[in-house]
Amino acid sequence: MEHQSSARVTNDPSPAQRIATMLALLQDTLPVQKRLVHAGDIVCQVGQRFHSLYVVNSGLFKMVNLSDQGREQVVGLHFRGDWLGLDGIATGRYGCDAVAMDTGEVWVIPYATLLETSIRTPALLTALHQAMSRELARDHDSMLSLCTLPADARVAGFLRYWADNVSQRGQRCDQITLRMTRAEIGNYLGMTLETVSRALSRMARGDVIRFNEKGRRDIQIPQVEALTAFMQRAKGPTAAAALH
Amino acid sequence: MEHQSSARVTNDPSPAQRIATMLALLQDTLPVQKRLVHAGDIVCQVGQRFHSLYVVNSGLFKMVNLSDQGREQVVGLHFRGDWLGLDGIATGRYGCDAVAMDTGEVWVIPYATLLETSIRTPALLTALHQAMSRELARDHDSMLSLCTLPADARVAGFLRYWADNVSQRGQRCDQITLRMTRAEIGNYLGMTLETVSRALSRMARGDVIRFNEKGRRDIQIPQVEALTAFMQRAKGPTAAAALH
DNA sequence: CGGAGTCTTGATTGGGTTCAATAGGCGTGG
DNA sequence: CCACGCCTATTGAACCCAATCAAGACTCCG
Repeated sequence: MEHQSSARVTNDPSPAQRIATMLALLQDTLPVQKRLVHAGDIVCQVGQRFHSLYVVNSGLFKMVNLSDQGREQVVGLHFRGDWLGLDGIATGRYGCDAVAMDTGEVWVIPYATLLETSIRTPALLTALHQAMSRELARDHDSMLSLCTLPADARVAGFLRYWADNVSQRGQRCDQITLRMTRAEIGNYLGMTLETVSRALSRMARGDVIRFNEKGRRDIQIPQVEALTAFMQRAKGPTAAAALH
Repeated sequence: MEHQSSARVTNDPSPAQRIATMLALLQDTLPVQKRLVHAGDIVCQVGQRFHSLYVVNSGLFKMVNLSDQGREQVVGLHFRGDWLGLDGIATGRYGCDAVAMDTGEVWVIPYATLLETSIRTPALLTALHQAMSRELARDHDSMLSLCTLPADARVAGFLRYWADNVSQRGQRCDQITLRMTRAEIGNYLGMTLETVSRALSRMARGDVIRFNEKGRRDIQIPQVEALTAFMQRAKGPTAAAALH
């Protein structure tokens, strides 16, 4: 009796398919204003009044949380099809900076307009809810990594996450280009840039990854399974109290 | 508290007010089924088909993320007025276990029903969106803590978080009762139970908190500001690569 | 070329885990 | 009632992973 009842609560074509469909939907039903950005540009800023959500059409974005004492923390990375600014809905002000890490394009979606239009086109709501829900799940995975994995495994997990995102969007993933410095990666993963560097070196030494000549940001991943194996291997005795 | 104009997307009466209003709204517009739970009961389980969301009317709940290798991670705590099961919307299956940590009551909100009803009562959507958005912001704060604060400061931050939640819901917060073991707290904060214990002992020694005789889970907080001060003090040189 | 930013690698230190032992709270049953 | 076992919490001592400090090498660009 658990079979695929009434409305499609879930339909899962390929992720690439899902994203393309969603972007088409937005374009067809809303007057989307497009905004071109370059590396370093800030899409929306913490504290700013919340009016619009942003959907990534291309490029790569990081969400940066600023603590009261001025510490910055990268709390998320976003690719094509992701939504930005979601944490502004509750308080009426954005909770993070959204910073472009590369040339790209975001679509500006006024929240009020979205709500109005969604009465006629409920699929818009589904898209929004899925975006928020997916980000929640992703955040929970991040916490799991931060709390239970040692540094090497976290870095390996990060590469796999990146590769997954790239391949889900229909591109080859055996060859990825990190558009982040070691410092940014380290910040995101809760470790220092030196530790990131060492972890990558160890992986390269074990042939889990390969650096491209010229520029240590291009990384070949011969087989993604090797990354997973490396994670397990590195996952020895590490922190975080066990429950029960 | 920053006093602001009233006409806007978000209206913020006191948090207690907001929660009461939301619960009343749900009760008036939806056929809410109520479910009584006791400590240890599982409200919804990872992998289960997603149909309903749950709203906490009373009690305390933890969200537990199960990794593929069987490691469990507490990724969130939820009080009265919070929603459970939000991470199931995207995939059609719940992403976490929601476990009751005390006697309480949740209201079952079928997602499909919520969407239908929200056409007539848009405020329902606002409530849902705010709940999701608030959880996103909270998750980001957690990541900030996990990545940038040393153990002592994280524990202090946890107590302040708990006290804030309690006081926002209209109860006194100078006397809180943690309904979690040291192991659960440690798991949530990404450290071992011994470290939690030591941090609490240090705070007690500095008179930032006081243990109630009988049972080290009852904690007095003479002044919340002292907690904040303790956080700063403990926040010396700690991890997480700086950006720029 | 020179300088700034980035990355790698080594040596050392330290915060937090791990291991281990003790003590307190609480329910059960004699 | 106390004895017993179980769970939880505290505290100490030793160890270890990752941070810190410190060079040095590489890339890019004016």
